[in-house]
Amino acid sequence: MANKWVDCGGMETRGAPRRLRGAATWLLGQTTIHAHRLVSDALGAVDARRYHYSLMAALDEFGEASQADLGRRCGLDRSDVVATVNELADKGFLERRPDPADKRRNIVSITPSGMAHLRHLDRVLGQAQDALLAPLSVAEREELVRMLNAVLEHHG
Amino acid sequence: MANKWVDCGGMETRGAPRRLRGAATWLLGQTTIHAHRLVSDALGAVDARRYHYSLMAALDEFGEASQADLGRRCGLDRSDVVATVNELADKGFLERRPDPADKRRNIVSITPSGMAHLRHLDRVLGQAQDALLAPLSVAEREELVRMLNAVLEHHG
DNA sequence: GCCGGTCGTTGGCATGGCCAACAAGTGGGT
DNA sequence: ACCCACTTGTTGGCCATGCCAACGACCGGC
Repeated sequence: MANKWVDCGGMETRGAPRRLRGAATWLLGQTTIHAHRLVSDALGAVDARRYHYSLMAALDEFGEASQADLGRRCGLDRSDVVATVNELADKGFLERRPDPADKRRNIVSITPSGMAHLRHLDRVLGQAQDALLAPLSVAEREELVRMLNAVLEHHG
Repeated sequence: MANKWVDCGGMETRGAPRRLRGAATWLLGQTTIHAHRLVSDALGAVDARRYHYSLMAALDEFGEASQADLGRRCGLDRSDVVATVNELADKGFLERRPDPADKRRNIVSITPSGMAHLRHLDRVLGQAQDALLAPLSVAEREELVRMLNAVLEHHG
Protein backbone atom coordinates (compact mmCIF):
# COMPACT_ATOMS: atom_id res chain seq x y z
CA MET A 1 0.00 0.00 0.00
CA ALA A 2 1.61 3.22 -1.10
CA ASN A 3 1.38 5.87 1.57
CA LYS A 4 2.38 9.42 2.24
CA TRP A 5 6.11 8.91 1.82
CA VAL A 6 5.71 7.18 -1.47
CA ASP A 7 2.90 9.33 -2.75
CA CYS A 8 4.24 12.79 -2.33
CA GLY A 9 7.92 12.19 -2.13
CA GLY A 10 8.20 12.10 1.61
CA MET A 11 8.72 14.69 4.26
CA GLU A 12 11.66 17.00 4.09
CA THR A 13 14.01 14.83 6.10
CA ARG A 14 16.63 16.68 4.16
CA GLY A 15 16.19 19.35 6.79
CA ALA A 16 16.56 16.89 9.65
CA PRO A 17 18.89 17.77 12.50
CA ARG A 18 22.54 17.17 11.73
CA ARG A 19 22.89 15.05 14.80
CA LEU A 20 20.49 12.61 13.22
CA ARG A 21 21.82 12.91 9.69
CA GLY A 22 25.30 12.16 10.98
CA ALA A 23 24.36 9.17 13.12
CA ALA A 24 24.85 5.85 11.41
CA THR A 25 22.07 4.28 13.45
CA TRP A 26 19.61 6.89 12.24
CA LEU A 27 20.79 6.63 8.64
CA LEU A 28 20.40 2.88 8.81
CA GLY A 29 16.90 3.26 10.17
CA GLN A 30 15.85 5.76 7.52
CA THR A 31 17.35 3.70 4.73
CA THR A 32 15.64 0.60 6.07
CA ILE A 33 12.34 2.47 6.10
CA HIS A 34 12.72 3.12 2.39
CA ALA A 35 13.82 -0.45 1.80
CA HIS A 36 10.84 -1.76 3.73
CA ARG A 37 8.47 0.38 1.75
CA LEU A 38 9.88 -0.65 -1.59
CA VAL A 39 9.93 -4.32 -0.64
CA SER A 40 6.53 -4.33 1.02
CA ASP A 41 4.91 -2.51 -1.86
CA ALA A 42 6.56 -4.81 -4.38
CA LEU A 43 5.57 -7.92 -2.47
CA GLY A 44 2.12 -6.57 -1.71
CA ALA A 45 1.53 -6.10 -5.43
CA VAL A 46 1.77 -9.87 -5.80
CA ASP A 47 -0.05 -10.52 -2.52
CA ALA A 48 3.01 -11.63 -0.59
CA ARG A 49 4.85 -10.61 2.56
CA ARG A 50 8.43 -10.70 3.78
CA TYR A 51 7.94 -13.85 5.82
CA HIS A 52 6.67 -15.65 2.74
CA TYR A 53 9.90 -15.09 0.92
CA SER A 54 12.04 -16.04 3.90
CA LEU A 55 10.35 -19.38 4.40
CA MET A 56 10.21 -20.32 0.75
CA ALA A 57 13.84 -19.34 0.21
CA ALA A 58 14.84 -21.51 3.14
CA LEU A 59 12.84 -24.45 1.84
CA ASP A 60 14.32 -24.07 -1.62
CA GLU A 61 17.85 -23.96 -0.31
CA PHE A 62 17.73 -26.55 2.47
CA GLY A 63 14.86 -28.75 1.37
CA GLU A 64 11.88 -29.70 3.46
CA ALA A 65 12.07 -29.02 7.16
CA SER A 66 10.02 -28.86 10.32
CA GLN A 67 8.37 -25.60 11.26
CA ALA A 68 10.65 -25.10 14.23
CA ASP A 69 13.69 -25.58 12.01
CA LEU A 70 12.33 -23.07 9.55
CA GLY A 71 11.81 -20.59 12.35
CA ARG A 72 15.36 -20.99 13.55
CA ARG A 73 16.75 -20.64 10.05
CA CYS A 74 14.90 -17.45 9.29
CA GLY A 75 14.80 -15.92 12.73
CA LEU A 76 11.03 -16.18 13.03
CA ASP A 77 9.03 -17.02 16.11
CA ARG A 78 7.35 -20.44 16.01
CA SER A 79 3.93 -18.82 16.22
CA ASP A 80 4.66 -16.61 13.23
CA VAL A 81 5.85 -19.62 11.27
CA VAL A 82 2.47 -21.26 11.89
CA ALA A 83 0.57 -18.32 10.46
CA THR A 84 2.89 -17.91 7.49
CA VAL A 85 2.84 -21.58 6.59
CA ASN A 86 -0.94 -21.48 6.83
CA GLU A 87 -1.11 -18.64 4.33
CA LEU A 88 1.34 -20.24 1.92
CA ALA A 89 -0.29 -23.65 2.17
CA ASP A 90 -3.67 -22.07 1.44
CA LYS A 91 -2.24 -20.73 -1.78
CA GLY A 92 -0.78 -24.07 -2.72
CA PHE A 93 2.83 -22.92 -2.46
CA LEU A 94 3.69 -25.14 0.51
CA GLU A 95 2.66 -28.53 1.73
CA ARG A 96 2.43 -29.62 5.32
CA ARG A 97 2.45 -33.30 6.18
CA PRO A 98 3.10 -35.09 9.47
CA ASP A 99 6.58 -36.50 10.06
CA PRO A 100 6.17 -40.29 10.40
CA ALA A 101 9.41 -40.48 12.35
CA ASP A 102 8.40 -37.83 14.91
CA LYS A 103 4.73 -37.29 15.48
CA ARG A 104 5.31 -33.87 17.02
CA ARG A 105 6.62 -32.43 13.79
CA ASN A 106 5.21 -31.29 10.51
CA ILE A 107 7.35 -31.64 7.45
CA VAL A 108 6.95 -28.54 5.32
CA SER A 109 7.90 -28.71 1.66
CA ILE A 110 7.65 -26.36 -1.27
CA THR A 111 5.45 -27.26 -4.24
CA PRO A 112 6.25 -26.73 -7.93
CA SER A 113 3.77 -23.87 -7.90
CA GLY A 114 5.61 -22.52 -4.88
CA MET A 115 8.93 -22.73 -6.69
CA ALA A 116 7.52 -20.74 -9.58
CA HIS A 117 6.18 -18.17 -7.16
CA LEU A 118 9.53 -17.99 -5.40
CA ARG A 119 11.32 -17.23 -8.65
CA HIS A 120 8.76 -14.55 -9.35
CA LEU A 121 9.43 -13.02 -5.95
CA ASP A 122 13.14 -13.17 -6.72
CA ARG A 123 12.63 -10.95 -9.72
CA VAL A 124 10.29 -8.60 -7.88
CA LEU A 125 12.70 -8.20 -5.00
CA GLY A 126 15.63 -7.75 -7.33
CA GLN A 127 13.88 -4.80 -8.91
CA ALA A 128 13.04 -3.32 -5.53
CA GLN A 129 16.65 -3.61 -4.44
CA ASP A 130 17.90 -2.03 -7.64
CA ALA A 131 15.52 0.84 -7.08
CA LEU A 132 16.75 1.28 -3.53
CA LEU A 133 20.46 1.19 -4.37
CA ALA A 134 20.16 3.06 -7.64
CA PRO A 135 22.65 5.78 -6.70
CA LEU A 136 25.35 3.26 -5.76
CA SER A 137 27.78 1.66 -8.18
CA VAL A 138 28.14 -2.10 -8.30
CA ALA A 139 31.40 -1.87 -6.39
CA GLU A 140 29.75 0.28 -3.75
CA ARG A 141 26.90 -2.15 -3.36
CA GLU A 142 29.33 -4.98 -2.81
CA GLU A 143 31.19 -2.88 -0.30
CA LEU A 144 27.95 -2.09 1.48
CA VAL A 145 26.95 -5.74 1.62
CA ARG A 146 30.41 -6.64 2.87
CA MET A 147 30.27 -4.12 5.69
CA LEU A 148 26.77 -5.06 6.74
CA ASN A 149 27.78 -8.71 6.81
CA ALA A 150 30.78 -7.83 8.95
CA VAL A 151 28.56 -6.02 11.44
CA LEU A 152 26.05 -8.85 11.53
CA GLU A 153 28.72 -11.49 11.94
CA HIS A 154 30.27 -9.52 14.76
CA HIS A 155 26.93 -9.43 16.54
CA GLY A 156 25.95 -12.93 15.45
CA MET B 1 14.47 -3.99 28.04
CA ALA B 2 16.90 -6.66 27.01
CA ASN B 3 15.20 -9.54 25.27
CA LYS B 4 15.99 -12.83 23.62
CA TRP B 5 18.33 -11.48 20.97
CA VAL B 6 20.35 -9.56 23.44
CA ASP B 7 20.22 -12.14 26.18
CA CYS B 8 21.33 -15.24 24.39
CA GLY B 9 23.12 -13.82 21.41
CA GLY B 10 20.28 -14.20 18.96
CA MET B 11 19.07 -16.95 16.73
CA GLU B 12 21.41 -18.63 14.31
CA THR B 13 20.75 -16.27 11.44
CA ARG B 14 24.17 -17.33 10.33
CA GLY B 15 22.39 -20.31 8.81
CA ALA B 16 19.86 -18.12 7.04
CA PRO B 17 19.13 -18.75 3.35
CA ARG B 18 21.74 -17.32 1.03
CA ARG B 19 19.08 -15.49 -0.88
CA LEU B 20 18.44 -13.48 2.25
CA ARG B 21 22.06 -13.14 3.32
CA GLY B 22 22.90 -11.80 -0.12
CA ALA B 23 20.05 -9.31 -0.33
CA ALA B 24 21.02 -5.80 0.67
CA THR B 25 17.50 -5.08 1.80
CA TRP B 26 17.56 -8.00 4.20
CA LEU B 27 21.02 -7.14 5.48
CA LEU B 28 19.90 -3.58 6.07
CA GLY B 29 16.89 -4.81 7.98
CA GLN B 30 18.89 -7.19 10.14
CA THR B 31 21.52 -4.58 10.88
CA THR B 32 18.84 -2.06 11.73
CA ILE B 33 17.29 -4.57 14.13
CA HIS B 34 20.57 -4.73 16.02
CA ALA B 35 20.94 -0.97 15.86
CA HIS B 36 17.40 -0.50 17.17
CA ARG B 37 18.06 -2.87 20.04
CA LEU B 38 21.29 -1.19 21.03
CA VAL B 39 19.79 2.27 20.78
CA SER B 40 16.51 1.41 22.48
CA ASP B 41 18.24 -0.37 25.33
CA ALA B 42 20.68 2.49 25.76
CA LEU B 43 17.96 5.11 25.69
CA GLY B 44 15.65 3.01 27.84
CA ALA B 45 18.35 2.86 30.51
CA VAL B 46 17.98 6.62 30.89
CA ASP B 47 14.21 6.52 30.43
CA ALA B 48 14.20 8.00 26.94
CA ARG B 49 13.01 7.02 23.45
CA ARG B 50 14.08 7.71 19.92
CA TYR B 51 11.53 10.43 19.37
CA HIS B 52 12.83 12.28 22.42
CA TYR B 53 16.26 12.60 20.92
CA SER B 54 14.93 13.62 17.51
CA LEU B 55 12.85 16.46 18.85
CA MET B 56 15.45 17.76 21.26
CA ALA B 57 18.16 17.62 18.63
CA ALA B 58 15.97 19.58 16.27
CA LEU B 59 15.22 22.19 18.92
CA ASP B 60 18.88 22.52 19.80
CA GLU B 61 19.89 22.98 16.20
CA PHE B 62 17.10 25.14 14.84
CA GLY B 63 15.82 26.82 17.97
CA GLU B 64 12.24 26.91 19.15
CA ALA B 65 9.57 25.86 16.71
CA SER B 66 5.93 24.93 16.41
CA GLN B 67 4.94 21.31 16.84
CA ALA B 68 4.02 20.95 13.20
CA ASP B 69 7.42 22.27 12.18
CA LEU B 70 9.13 19.85 14.52
CA GLY B 71 7.17 17.01 13.02
CA ARG B 72 8.18 17.99 9.51
CA ARG B 73 11.81 18.33 10.49
CA CYS B 74 12.02 14.94 12.13
CA GLY B 75 9.59 13.03 9.99
CA LEU B 76 7.13 12.49 12.81
CA ASP B 77 3.38 12.53 12.61
CA ARG B 78 1.75 15.52 14.30
CA SER B 79 -0.04 13.24 16.73
CA ASP B 80 3.21 11.59 17.77
CA VAL B 81 4.79 14.99 18.28
CA VAL B 82 2.00 15.83 20.72
CA ALA B 83 2.67 12.75 22.83
CA THR B 84 6.43 13.17 22.75
CA VAL B 85 6.31 16.84 23.67
CA ASN B 86 3.97 15.94 26.51
CA GLU B 87 6.45 13.44 27.89
CA LEU B 88 9.42 15.76 27.55
CA ALA B 89 7.55 18.71 29.00
CA ASP B 90 6.50 16.59 31.99
CA LYS B 91 10.17 15.92 32.67
CA GLY B 92 11.02 19.59 32.39
CA PHE B 93 13.14 19.18 29.26
CA LEU B 94 10.83 21.16 27.00
CA GLU B 95 8.53 24.12 27.38
CA ARG B 96 5.33 24.72 25.48
CA ARG B 97 3.89 28.20 25.27
CA PRO B 98 1.29 29.69 22.93
CA ASP B 99 2.51 31.69 19.95
CA PRO B 100 1.15 35.24 20.36
CA ALA B 101 1.48 35.85 16.63
CA ASP B 102 -0.54 32.78 15.65
CA LYS B 103 -3.02 31.47 18.17
CA ARG B 104 -3.14 28.05 16.52
CA ARG B 105 0.47 27.30 17.31
CA ASN B 106 2.48 26.30 20.31
CA ILE B 107 6.06 27.42 20.50
CA VAL B 108 8.18 24.59 21.82
CA SER B 109 11.58 25.36 23.30
CA ILE B 110 14.25 23.36 25.04
CA THR B 111 15.13 24.13 28.66
CA PRO B 112 18.62 24.20 30.22
CA SER B 113 17.78 20.92 31.90
CA GLY B 114 16.74 19.62 28.50
CA MET B 115 20.05 20.71 27.00
CA ALA B 116 21.93 18.80 29.66
CA HIS B 117 19.80 15.77 29.03
CA LEU B 118 20.39 16.06 25.30
CA ARG B 119 24.14 16.04 25.79
CA HIS B 120 23.79 13.00 27.96
CA LEU B 121 21.83 11.26 25.24
CA ASP B 122 24.55 12.24 22.79
CA ARG B 123 27.09 10.31 24.80
CA VAL B 124 24.80 7.34 25.32
CA LEU B 125 23.99 7.11 21.62
CA GLY B 126 27.64 7.52 20.68
CA GLN B 127 28.48 4.48 22.73
CA ALA B 128 25.64 2.48 21.20
CA GLN B 129 26.81 3.37 17.73
CA ASP B 130 30.39 2.44 18.53
CA ALA B 131 29.17 -0.91 19.78
CA LEU B 132 27.19 -1.47 16.61
CA LEU B 133 29.97 -0.53 14.20
CA ALA B 134 32.78 -2.07 16.23
CA PRO B 135 34.02 -4.32 13.41
CA LEU B 136 34.34 -1.41 10.97
CA SER B 137 37.32 0.90 10.68
CA VAL B 138 36.84 4.64 10.85
CA ALA B 139 37.26 4.88 7.09
CA GLU B 140 34.67 2.18 6.59
CA ARG B 141 32.20 3.92 8.85
CA GLU B 142 32.60 7.11 6.89
CA GLU B 143 32.11 5.20 3.69
CA LEU B 144 29.00 3.58 5.09
CA VAL B 145 27.56 6.91 6.16
CA ARG B 146 28.40 8.38 2.77
CA MET B 147 26.62 5.59 0.92
CA LEU B 148 23.55 5.70 3.14
CA ASN B 149 23.34 9.44 2.68
CA ALA B 150 23.58 8.98 -1.07
CA VAL B 151 20.70 6.50 -1.01
CA LEU B 152 18.59 8.74 1.20
CA GLU B 153 19.25 11.81 -0.88
CA HIS B 154 18.34 9.93 -4.02
CA HIS B 155 15.01 8.96 -2.49
CA GLY B 156 14.54 12.29 -0.75
C1' DG C 1 7.55 -45.66 33.41
C1' DC C 2 9.05 -41.24 34.50
C1' DC C 3 10.90 -36.46 33.20
C1' DG C 4 13.10 -32.82 30.99
C1' DG C 5 12.76 -31.04 26.69
C1' DT C 6 10.70 -30.16 21.94
C1' DC C 7 6.88 -29.66 18.69
C1' DG C 8 2.77 -27.18 16.70
C1' DT C 9 -0.75 -24.18 17.99
C1' DT C 10 -3.56 -20.58 20.11
C1' DG C 11 -3.99 -16.30 22.19
C1' DG C 12 -2.46 -12.17 23.66
C1' DC C 13 0.44 -7.93 24.25
C1' DA C 14 3.40 -3.83 23.42
C1' DT C 15 5.26 -0.87 20.21
C1' DG C 16 5.62 1.99 16.12
C1' DG C 17 3.91 4.30 12.40
C1' DC C 18 0.15 5.98 10.44
C1' DC C 19 -4.60 8.06 9.35
C1' DA C 20 -9.21 10.49 10.20
C1' DA C 21 -11.73 13.88 12.31
C1' DC C 22 -12.36 17.80 15.04
C1' DA C 23 -12.46 22.71 16.66
C1' DA C 24 -9.87 26.78 16.61
C1' DG C 25 -7.55 29.87 14.01
C1' DT C 26 -5.22 31.99 9.70
C1' DG C 27 -4.77 34.35 5.31
C1' DG C 28 -6.14 35.52 0.56
C1' DG C 29 -9.56 36.79 -2.60
C1' DT C 30 -13.51 39.32 -3.66
C1' DA D 1 -16.57 42.54 5.56
C1' DC D 2 -17.25 38.01 4.40
C1' DC D 3 -16.02 33.55 2.62
C1' DC D 4 -13.09 29.79 1.72
C1' DA D 5 -9.24 26.87 1.70
C1' DC D 6 -5.82 25.75 4.57
C1' DT D 7 -3.03 24.94 8.90
C1' DT D 8 -2.47 23.64 13.85
C1' DG D 9 -2.96 20.97 18.01
C1' DT D 10 -5.32 17.25 19.79
C1' DT D 11 -7.85 12.95 20.39
C1' DG D 12 -8.79 8.49 19.07
C1' DG D 13 -8.15 4.62 16.65
C1' DC D 14 -6.10 1.17 13.25
C1' DC D 15 -2.94 -2.45 11.77
C1' DA D 16 1.38 -4.80 11.10
C1' DT D 17 5.42 -6.49 13.46
C1' DG D 18 7.81 -8.95 16.78
C1' DC D 19 7.49 -11.03 20.76
C1' DC D 20 6.09 -14.11 24.92
C1' DA D 21 3.24 -17.60 27.71
C1' DA D 22 0.80 -21.61 27.95
C1' DC D 23 -1.11 -25.80 26.35
C1' DG D 24 -1.39 -30.81 25.02
C1' DA D 25 0.99 -34.08 22.28
C1' DC D 26 5.11 -36.30 21.86
C1' DC D 27 10.18 -37.72 22.10
C1' DG D 28 14.52 -39.52 24.25
C1' DG D 29 17.26 -40.96 27.98
C1' DC D 30 17.45 -42.71 32.47
